[in-house]
Amino acid sequence: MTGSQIRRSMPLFPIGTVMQLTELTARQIRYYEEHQLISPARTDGNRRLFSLNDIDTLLEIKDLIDQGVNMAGIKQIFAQRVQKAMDQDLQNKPAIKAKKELTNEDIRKLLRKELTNAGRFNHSSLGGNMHRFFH
DNA sequence: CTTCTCACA
DNA sequence: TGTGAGTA
Repeated sequence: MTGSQIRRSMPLFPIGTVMQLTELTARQIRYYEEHQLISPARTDGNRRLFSLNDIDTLLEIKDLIDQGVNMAGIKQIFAQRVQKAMDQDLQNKPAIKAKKELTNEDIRKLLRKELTNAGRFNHSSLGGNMHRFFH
């Protein structure tokens, strides 16, 4: 039950492979890392190694980009997801486990779960503000 | 050859 | 975001 998760978070491929799988440029991939949307491991000579989780997070980001959502919007959506994930976590783990802190992996898992569900409705993350910007 | 960081005639 | 420079 944890083995698969370990595998999904295992650092495997270099940026070149990720570029082909996601159709994102190296520039973009690094940029999203700067904005903490992904956290690739590093190896040898400081080279990035992405996990399967990184890959599909990137694919989700790609979808959002293709739908016209900008970085600010994506960051908002993810932040919103993290928030909901944390709230949900607090509900499932009341006082007894209240001491437990969420690890980055926990957040990434919850993040993916949320993305899968909410990936349906139209996300104009900036909501009505988006209209103002283009008004 | 691939990837990295940094910077912008 | 692109892209070229100079490395590792």
